[in-house]
Amino acid sequence: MDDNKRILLVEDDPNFGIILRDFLKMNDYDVVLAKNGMEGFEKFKKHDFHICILDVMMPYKDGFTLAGEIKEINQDVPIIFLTAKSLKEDVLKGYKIGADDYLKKPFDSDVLLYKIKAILKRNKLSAILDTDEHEFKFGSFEFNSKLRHLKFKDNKYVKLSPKENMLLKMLLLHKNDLMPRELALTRIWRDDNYFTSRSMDVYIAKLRKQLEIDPNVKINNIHGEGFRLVSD
Amino acid sequence: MDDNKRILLVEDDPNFGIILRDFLKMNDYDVVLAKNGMEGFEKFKKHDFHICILDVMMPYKDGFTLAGEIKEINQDVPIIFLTAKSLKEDVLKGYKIGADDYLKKPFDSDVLLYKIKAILKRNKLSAILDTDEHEFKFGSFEFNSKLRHLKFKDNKYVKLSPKENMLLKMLLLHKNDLMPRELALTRIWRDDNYFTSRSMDVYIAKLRKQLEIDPNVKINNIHGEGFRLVSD
DNA sequence: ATCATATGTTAACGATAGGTTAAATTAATT
DNA sequence: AATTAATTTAACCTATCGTTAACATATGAT
Repeated sequence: MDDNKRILLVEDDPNFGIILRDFLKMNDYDVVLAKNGMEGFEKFKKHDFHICILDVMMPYKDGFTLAGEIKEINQDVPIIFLTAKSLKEDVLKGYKIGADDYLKKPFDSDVLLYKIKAILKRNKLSAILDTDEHEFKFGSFEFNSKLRHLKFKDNKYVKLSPKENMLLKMLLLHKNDLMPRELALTRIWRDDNYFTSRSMDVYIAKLRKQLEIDPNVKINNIHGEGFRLVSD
Repeated sequence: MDDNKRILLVEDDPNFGIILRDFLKMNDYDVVLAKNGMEGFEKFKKHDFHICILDVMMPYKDGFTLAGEIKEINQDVPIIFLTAKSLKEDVLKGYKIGADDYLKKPFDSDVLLYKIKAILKRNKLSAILDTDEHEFKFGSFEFNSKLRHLKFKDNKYVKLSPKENMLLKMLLLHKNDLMPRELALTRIWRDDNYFTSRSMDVYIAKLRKQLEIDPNVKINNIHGEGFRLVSD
């Protein structure tokens, strides 16, 4: 029914809070405004939110503390911190808690909108990655990442190994876009060093061999950055 | 939201400071004027500013020192220095601290306005680029700085190296305006000496070669100052 | 005009990342 | 325990990248 994304906004400055709330509402978000950490936490428990925007500096309960409590209930809600000071320790602290992004006050309202959109998009990706959605079509291939089956047109399917499978899936989640090296290494190999990196290159070669039947599908390297699977 | 951008102006000459403040106010900026470094820092801590304009030569606390303190609190506030002498060491020192631009006294007030606008626009762009799409259009080119792809009309894209990529991006953030040599050197090469400077010239030549297909796009040198990419 | 300095340009080199195959190792099955 | 599958490591090769050298030209100061 209501496909608007729901935002929890916690901001202690009432003027700024209301202005920001109205601005977000104008842009088709459903916004619940809380004016301190306590109230923010209560409202978070009552509703489901797609994203939380928290001011860092608030009396009684600061944004970091609130974020910690929120993450205890739901690890996956993306959080954007609003911060006047952008001290390095603060940024680090925020990322440890699980911040998805930072915005230094004063910020441009368009930038906030962009960041919200980017985060929601990103989150959709990782939701797919964690749950199912294991059927992919690309070029003339059909790929089932649950069964680890890769099929070209009417050929019989080929069975992929677990690592081949995860890597292909990761590439497809970033289809036509950069899949950063470091992402695959931390997510699939759970370590980022010279050897895991070379291992990954070996798997890229294996996948390329599987995909070479289809001239419209390519895995391109972006030197120093990662790989990119291109297909129509 | 609140449309007016807020400027912190720190200038020890009271006459000039007031004139400049009123001029900026007439141009729809909210200006807070401080008459020395100490006062400037206090006011910076109290309010959120979109941009700081600092006189370099002030008694007790000079503009550089103040800039350093400001950057410790908020690394991302753009800073414009006003300077009578424009010694090379001073310019370098400023860029290392994180200056966004320089203005030699006496200066044309319209130039200052133009620079303020350019900086705000640039800052907004790069904030967006941190998360979202990295797409630029100029002349008949399309440039994707995330994939490091440069495309001319319907041609196949050309791959850019990391340094080519960063340099082109920096030129585009200053499109039709001066991109100071020292800025690219401190930000991209992270060092400013004879060799890095020559290296940069080599990369300018490489970019020129890539861009020569389009007669409407040029990278011009401004002797002793830097480069300017002109288009449209 | 002269000179020092800044810039334009090309080529070559060394360093590092990536492509690929095969052998070695480890894990999974039987 | 034996066999097979999966993954890692090694080895060798190619591509890419950035720096530096070398030489040419342009610019601005004197």
